[in-house]
Amino acid sequence: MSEKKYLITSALPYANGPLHLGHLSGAYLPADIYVRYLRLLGKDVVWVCGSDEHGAAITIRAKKEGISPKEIIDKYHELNKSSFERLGISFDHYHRTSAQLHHETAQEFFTKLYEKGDEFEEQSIDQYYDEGFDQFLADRYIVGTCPRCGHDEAYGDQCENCGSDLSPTELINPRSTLSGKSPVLRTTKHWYFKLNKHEDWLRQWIDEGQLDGVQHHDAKEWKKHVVGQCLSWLDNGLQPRAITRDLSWGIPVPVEGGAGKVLYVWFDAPIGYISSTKQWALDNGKDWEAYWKGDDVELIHFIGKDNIVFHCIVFPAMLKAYGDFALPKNVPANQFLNFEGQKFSKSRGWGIEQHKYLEEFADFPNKEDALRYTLIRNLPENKDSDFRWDDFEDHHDKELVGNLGNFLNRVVVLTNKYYEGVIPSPTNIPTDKLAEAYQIAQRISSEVETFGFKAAILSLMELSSWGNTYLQDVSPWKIWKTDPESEKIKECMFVCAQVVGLLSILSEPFLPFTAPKIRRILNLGSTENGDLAVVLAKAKANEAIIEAGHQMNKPELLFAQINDRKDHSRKEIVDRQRAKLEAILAQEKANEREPIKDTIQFDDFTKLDLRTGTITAAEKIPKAKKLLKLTVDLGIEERTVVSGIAAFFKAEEVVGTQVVLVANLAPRKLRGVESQGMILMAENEKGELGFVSPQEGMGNGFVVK
RNA sequence: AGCGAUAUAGCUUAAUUGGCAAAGCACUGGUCUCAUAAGCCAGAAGUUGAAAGUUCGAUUCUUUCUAUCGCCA
Repeated sequence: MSEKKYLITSALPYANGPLHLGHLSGAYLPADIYVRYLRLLGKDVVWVCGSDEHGAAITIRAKKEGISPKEIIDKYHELNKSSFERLGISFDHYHRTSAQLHHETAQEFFTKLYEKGDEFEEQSIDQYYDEGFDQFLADRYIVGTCPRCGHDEAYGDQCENCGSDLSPTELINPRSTLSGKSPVLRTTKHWYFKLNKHEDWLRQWIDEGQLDGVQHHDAKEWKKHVVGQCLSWLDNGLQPRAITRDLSWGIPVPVEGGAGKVLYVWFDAPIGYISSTKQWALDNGKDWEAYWKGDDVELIHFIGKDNIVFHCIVFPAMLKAYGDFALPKNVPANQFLNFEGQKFSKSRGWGIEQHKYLEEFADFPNKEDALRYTLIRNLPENKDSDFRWDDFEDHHDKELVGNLGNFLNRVVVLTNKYYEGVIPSPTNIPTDKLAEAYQIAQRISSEVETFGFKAAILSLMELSSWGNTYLQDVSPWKIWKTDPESEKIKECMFVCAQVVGLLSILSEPFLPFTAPKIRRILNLGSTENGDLAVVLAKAKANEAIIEAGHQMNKPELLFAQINDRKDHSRKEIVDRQRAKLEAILAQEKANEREPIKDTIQFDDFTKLDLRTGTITAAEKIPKAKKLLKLTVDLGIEERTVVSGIAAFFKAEEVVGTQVVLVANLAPRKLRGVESQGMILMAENEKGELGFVSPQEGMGNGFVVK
């Protein structure tokens, strides 16, 4: 058996918009950690991804914007590709499904299944067609009146009012969401992939990890939500799935009768993993099939939870139907990331996109790893999680600066101070201490291997925290005062050097921008593929990672605190993000104003006698939380007014304020004080009050009209 | 509506097959001075979403709810 080959895929992003942090933390950042780790171990690994560029959504958007589909995909392919690169997402190849190679690959795949004879079936169906837009309509693009509950905005597949499942032909008065017109029924023929045929082996494969009577993977290692959802699908029974569409944008159906039809985007997209691998192999003089076929292939799909059935049922069935292909060993699907407690929403502007982050944090030092760290710390591995700027600040300052950065700095400063930067050679190496640190390193390794990235990065912090505690326990600076030649200092600094050495390589998968800086400070040279295998072997044998006598460089800071007492620039960058969100919320609230009341006649208005006035005295009314007793000068007379503004204004603040008074309001006793009029106030969405005041200098007692 | 997953300290999360419910942050107190107002020590903090059941024993198993997200779409 040859060496194991790792083929890692990340969900192909749909090229009709920019990706946000939620996407990043779902399928790309975890994969990046895993792949970087495998590379460091010297494994034969290839990681492929690319833009998914077909489908009706892109053509519809193009039509609405009056540009070509190609303009859209070109724009977002480039944008997403470069954002990934700038955040250190280290794909081996980022392909695109509009590429000729992909078209050929997908067509060949389709043809092969077609020629097998019993994988596909043809069905003619009546489908709604939008004559204005010249295209068949997917169920979701048709709305009409629900035949069950009468709701008039029911979709072609479901009524969201009563929840019943519908088919488009059931809708009363159907209309196209594209043109708004009534669609017409047309008969069309499509090819269906007979998924139902594959039900039995899929169940055994998912439930027990057995494939063709052989143990393929350990089913218990798959995430619960992944297995659960697949079994639920299988329990409901699989149905043949349409894999073609009537569209002009996409991959032409390459068999007789396929004119004017394209492959359904969900059929063609996962084949993109294959074509991406092919392109990578061409560019690098490799054999793509070695990574897709054979017993020694370890295929892992990184995806979000919305893609589970496609990667665990549909695509495996396609691969098995084709023959020869390896099936995924695991599909560690992540759940979703929320943003400050709410779902990412492009239309609301809620959340932050990758390229926006890079733009807006341009002046933030080590912005890539600062972001990566918080996202990893908070990955939605088993349930939805939340990105918060408070966490971003805390994790950055407390963990990256205070723990990791600070420990490195302490070690480098002390080593430079005591030994001119040369790692000392103690007579006796404290192997028990080394073993403690090495144990944490081994744990990080096994956590990454089991896709526990959140646990792994916490263990990484535990390693530097262990170093901080150890340094504190020995306190070499105390010993130094009386005995600078002490063996204890040498031992301590030797052990600490090993710990920072570990950190310089173990941090690389998580913090690829920081790790090289640590290496440079330690004068270690950049890491090469396979280095981690050597380090872990040494750790296992309890040997030194950096030899005594090694010369390190001068100290340098890795991270700059956000909450810096002198330099507020980083805090301001983060605070701007918070302000943006508050503005969105305020705007949304503001849009929810009270409706305008019923129309009144002019005579109704003239019944009011509104007068300008000035508050000349104010006192709080005892035992009343909200009430102030005010004296208002109306020029011709003085009024006593009781006003419920004490929650917002102190008595002494309001004296001198110019106000408008309803002067002919019938007097009323409040808390035993007669109130002779009412001061006009405006109330905002938070229930806060503000005076409605005449322009400065307006005298008292004049009529407001 | 159905199915799946999730719900644990103020917050974010742990807890191998049922066996004393952990950790980080935040908070409180103490302490060190090598270090970026960093570090270290200690403390307080819980009706494990609700209710019932099985069990000597339930965060864990069963049932019924509730909430959130996803799938079906």
